[in-house]
Amino acid sequence: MAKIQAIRGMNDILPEQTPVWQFVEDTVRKVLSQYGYQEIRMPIVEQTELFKRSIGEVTDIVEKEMYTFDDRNGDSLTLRPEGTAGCVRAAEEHGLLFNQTRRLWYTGPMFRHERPQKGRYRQFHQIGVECFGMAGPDIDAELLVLTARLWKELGLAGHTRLEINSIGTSEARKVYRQALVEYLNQYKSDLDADSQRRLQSNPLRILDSKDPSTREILAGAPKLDSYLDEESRAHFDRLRELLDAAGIAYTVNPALVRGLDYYGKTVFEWITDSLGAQGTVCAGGRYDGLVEQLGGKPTRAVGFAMGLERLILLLETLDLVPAHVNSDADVYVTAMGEGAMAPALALAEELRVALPEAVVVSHCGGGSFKSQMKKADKSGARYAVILGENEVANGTAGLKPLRSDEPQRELTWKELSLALAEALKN
RNA sequence: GUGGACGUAGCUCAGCUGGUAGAGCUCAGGAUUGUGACUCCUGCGGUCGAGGGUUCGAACCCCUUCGUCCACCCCA
Repeated sequence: MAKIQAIRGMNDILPEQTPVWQFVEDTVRKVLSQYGYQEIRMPIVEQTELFKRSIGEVTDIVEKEMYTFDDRNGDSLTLRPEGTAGCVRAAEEHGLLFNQTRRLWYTGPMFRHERPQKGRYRQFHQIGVECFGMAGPDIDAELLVLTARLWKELGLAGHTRLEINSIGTSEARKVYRQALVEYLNQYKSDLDADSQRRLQSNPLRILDSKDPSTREILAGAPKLDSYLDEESRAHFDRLRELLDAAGIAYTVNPALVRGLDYYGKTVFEWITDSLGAQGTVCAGGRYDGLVEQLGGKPTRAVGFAMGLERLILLLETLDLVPAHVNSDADVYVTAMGEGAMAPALALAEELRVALPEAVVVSHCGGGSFKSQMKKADKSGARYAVILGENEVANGTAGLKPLRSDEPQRELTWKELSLALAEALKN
């Protein structure tokens, strides 16, 4: 009989890993709150129609990557493949967008049925940020300043680079798409197979094809840049000025085209070269049309999503996880002999009250004193507290430093709390 | 969906032209009646991913299947 195991591409995050996750999540949460962003929590499942209408019927995500199933009453439901659609739905449904500005964020798992590889999983985690009701490039710039700040806080500054582009309004894009297809059709047989296919499905994506002969043909192709509408151009120019003023380095990548249908005007990606093929660590853009498209009043919007797995992979690959990010104990309380068991539990509890920041682990599960000391060492604790029948009789406990050569001391319980409070300060 | 590499102990891996499975680490115990890390000794631990085939005999050869990884595609 086959062993039951996790679904392909859906990973367990084990205790070894969770401190890094918490570090990233806590850091992001702190920065977002500094900028005045509010958390919103949405369900993981939505009506299938929501994603079809927002992401685009003909995208790969909707066509072949969604986890879609029928509810018991026959409704078609889908595990969210991204967060923006649900966020817009929730905000609109509860009147959060009417005549006001909003800065929102959320985090959680997303689901796409893709072939897993490095940095790409079927259940993956994003932190998404969405801003509503602000038309100008200032909020675009704020989002990029915010992300740059995040890299700094995570220790990733200098390990990611920013690429930006403007893809204009959907009208401008439509005209350009036509021109591009017309041009490329002249060379159709010289294009690589994937690009020939994309000629039908998503011509703009041919722009970043890696195929050499396709690239050669693209050199003479019409440029999206020259098809931009006036407003988009002005918006983009102003955004660049704001980024320059803020000291955010970027490159304009004319081939940068986001895959989801709802984007327009500003699009951007933070990319690393240290993760192989899945180097996009954060990506987003403006989507002024989406709220209306989903049945709300016209509402300007811009946002981005970060892939947590990729960020964590990057921190680990570059060995940038700070040393303090671990689940090490501070104090390990041993109990020697049956008579010490109850006092040891009581002492540990006293220490937790006296040292609210410290991790105090009680030895449980028996074993020789030697093995208790081994476990104290393994726990990463800086101090072992030793409680045997002698100490219980004397009303004392032994305090043994595990990471230095200082001698072991025998202290009363009160002295022990004070000594540990002092010792754990730095 | 397509292509390539790889599945042997909890982990990292050896295992020759086919002869019936090993090391290091981890864990437990001991050398040291109540003191971890270093050293030494002992021990626990395997349907060799699964199923079938060839063979006197398969971890090794063949077929099928499942899984993992990387890349394409796509994307966070």
